[in-house]
Amino acid sequence: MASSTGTRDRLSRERVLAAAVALADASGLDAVSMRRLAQELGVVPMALYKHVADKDELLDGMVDRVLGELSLPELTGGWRTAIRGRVLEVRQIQLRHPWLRRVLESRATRTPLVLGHLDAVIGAFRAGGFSDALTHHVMHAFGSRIWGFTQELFDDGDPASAPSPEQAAALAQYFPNIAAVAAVAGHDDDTVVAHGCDDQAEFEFALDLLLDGFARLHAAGWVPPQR
Amino acid sequence: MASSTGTRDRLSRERVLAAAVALADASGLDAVSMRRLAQELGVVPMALYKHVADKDELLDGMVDRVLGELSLPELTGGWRTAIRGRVLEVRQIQLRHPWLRRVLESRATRTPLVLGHLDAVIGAFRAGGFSDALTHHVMHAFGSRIWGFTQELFDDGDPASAPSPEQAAALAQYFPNIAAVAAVAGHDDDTVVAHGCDDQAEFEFALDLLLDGFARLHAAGWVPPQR
DNA sequence: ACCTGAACACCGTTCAAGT
DNA sequence: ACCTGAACACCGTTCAAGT
Repeated sequence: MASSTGTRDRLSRERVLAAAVALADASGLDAVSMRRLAQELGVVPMALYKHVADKDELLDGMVDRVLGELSLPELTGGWRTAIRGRVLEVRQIQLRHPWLRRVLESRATRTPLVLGHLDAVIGAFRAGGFSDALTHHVMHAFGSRIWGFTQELFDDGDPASAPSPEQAAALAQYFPNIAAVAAVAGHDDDTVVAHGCDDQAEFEFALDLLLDGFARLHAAGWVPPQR
Repeated sequence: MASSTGTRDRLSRERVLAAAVALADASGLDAVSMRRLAQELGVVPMALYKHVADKDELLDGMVDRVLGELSLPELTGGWRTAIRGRVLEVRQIQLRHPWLRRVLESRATRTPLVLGHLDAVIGAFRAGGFSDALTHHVMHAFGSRIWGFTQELFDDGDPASAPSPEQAAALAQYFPNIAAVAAVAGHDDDTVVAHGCDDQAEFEFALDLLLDGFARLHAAGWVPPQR
């Protein structure tokens, strides 16, 4: 009572970002508008602009806040162990904060912790003896998987989007290959069209396939093509 | 003159979609709002809703319109040639319509031509003797690269976003690995931080690395892990 | 120094009316 | 059948004012 008399908790960058992350976790990224966030904090929209320059800076701040859950780069165990572990660690963050994916995809985020993760992975390749040229190439081949997600081909992550039996039948008629391959998905909660495919095993399969390729090129002494 | 008296060209779904694609090509995806598009067509916003149900359907229509530039699946030359050629063909579309990437990424588009492309690639794997289980796995490993783009790690595609010398120096200090590897990028228009890396050679490198991995698993008679 | 109120220039979309 | 006008419920952000 005493402290609430006109002295409602002061706003701060920390409070704003924490509320934004909580709002995105609870209600999805689309719910994170400056106006809605302000309302959540019991404040007028313009009050936020004293703590973040604009909405882009808010999103950047949210990214760095959740990437702060990352541990420091491991220096033991060789490049492959280090990179594999680190990417799977980012994946855990991704699973806790599903909105992270869209934020990283939609904008060219270059915040300190984003650059820090890239630098750590690049550093692990170089420490493992990869040439700078090969490192550059494998980083491109790594692509967005360095952030712990694969592109969902059929599934938008919403269980409610599973097709109806009629839709599934129509799909099987016009796209027999999709239907056949989707049917073999080995997941417990599967429907006719693959759903929830981006599980841990699937992600690790793709990750290891890439890492195998990188190891092979490295072992073969890959050099950039002449021109 | 005569025909313009009260009989301005009738709107149609085709005209709406063509204008939307042209607007996105010319001014970027953010310029494509229902209101702006209507203005471009000399019509009131609500007139569009007779031809597309809502904005999502407009975006789907735009996707299918540009994917219509794809040729039919090749049936000669083996799975690898077929898939490689088809993905590089999608990449050409992507280069002509840079907004396509964001539309495919941001939404779970499942239009006929999107499904048709997936079905064609899956069909090529199966025709090449891949088991359904392996096909399912490699499709996930393929990820968004099946749409002809790689995630840009540093570059948002805007030449104006190249860092200033001060920024580059700061980056080199805090992120030495990024700076070292970015510096070796073999592109003509390079700056200190890699820019324009997603060129044809880089894309084909990543694509071939994946295809190599797929071929190796297939040749080794890969079977799903027991559990 | 920090928060507020009113306003500006936008969005997508509904609903009732015009021709 | 097709287009219009006005309105609703939102956006991000600027600017001048309050305390």
